[in-house]
Amino acid sequence: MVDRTSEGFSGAKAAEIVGITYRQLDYWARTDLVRPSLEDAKGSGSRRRYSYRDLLELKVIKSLLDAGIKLESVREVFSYLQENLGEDVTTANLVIQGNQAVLVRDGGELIDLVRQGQGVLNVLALAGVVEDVDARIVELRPAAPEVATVTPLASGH
Amino acid sequence: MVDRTSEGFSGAKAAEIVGITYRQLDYWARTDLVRPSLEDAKGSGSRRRYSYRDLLELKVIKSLLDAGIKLESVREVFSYLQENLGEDVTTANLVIQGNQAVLVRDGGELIDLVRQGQGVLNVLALAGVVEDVDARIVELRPAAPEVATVTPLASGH
DNA sequence: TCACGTAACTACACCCGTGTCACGGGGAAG
DNA sequence: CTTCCCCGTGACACGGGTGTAGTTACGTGA
Repeated sequence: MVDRTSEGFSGAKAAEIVGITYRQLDYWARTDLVRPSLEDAKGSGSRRRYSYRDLLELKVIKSLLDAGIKLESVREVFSYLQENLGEDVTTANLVIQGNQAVLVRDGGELIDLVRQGQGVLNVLALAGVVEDVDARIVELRPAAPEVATVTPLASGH
Repeated sequence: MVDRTSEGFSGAKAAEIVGITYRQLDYWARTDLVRPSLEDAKGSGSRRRYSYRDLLELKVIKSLLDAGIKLESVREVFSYLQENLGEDVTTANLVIQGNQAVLVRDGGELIDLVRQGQGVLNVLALAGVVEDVDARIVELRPAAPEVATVTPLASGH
């Protein structure tokens, strides 16, 4: 019964896990970038519920932002990813070229892309994304009832 | 003597060659992103003079912008590039990771980077940049002055 | 059922990068 | 030296993304 909370993740929790501000999460939801797939907001007072997969999407976006990519650009590309995210994600690299995206598994394939190289390639290893999200979820688990000694650091951000 | 104009490139010309607006060129110069190395502006009425290398820098930035990278992010990284641009540029790839940049020549090296893969890699083949700039310069050569019949098109872009 | 806390919502403000336009000063040609 | 035009400059506007604060209404626990 302790785990009832883990039928998905609240907005605040999701934001904390992927390392974004609530404002961003909210903005992205309203502007249709990433909506909580378990439960969308229906007016003031309601609560969003994010699935694990949602977290992955959010984290990918966060990673792209950290790399200095414009949100607008992320938007253009992201419909593709939403379709293809989820399978063997941990072995693939997301490669963005202009306003297109591809999942690349083979390293040589990547080199080919670079060689033909018009413009810039943005490469993101999805394995890292999954790892980070998983680690963060564990890290933020409410203190285990058995011990409950760990003083949570002031997670001030 | 015909070629006196080619002691560098005027602001307008530079912008046209690399495919940016004059406004952008101007803004970048004022905010210290890329200054014309031959002749900087000294007040109203003066004229900026860009070197060929300046054009390459401008074009790299343009490429990064086209890839959806924030100008702010370009700024953080660009000091590095300004030091290392110019040598064997045509064979190298510019790789940006976070706020660091590296020149990568070997493909395998690139794959290693991807594998260790924290965050996003932005990869830009510099050969393409050089090609584009060169081609564009030729393309925009003013009609031979001996004739001077060519009505300059309203170069409206 | 009721009250309280929390999260969604609204409104406002700010900064950055860019577009636009008017102005004016120098450079270059005659 | 004079004139014309190019281009640097200043001022203003605007949209996107985010921060902040106050308001509202839903969920949940008693």
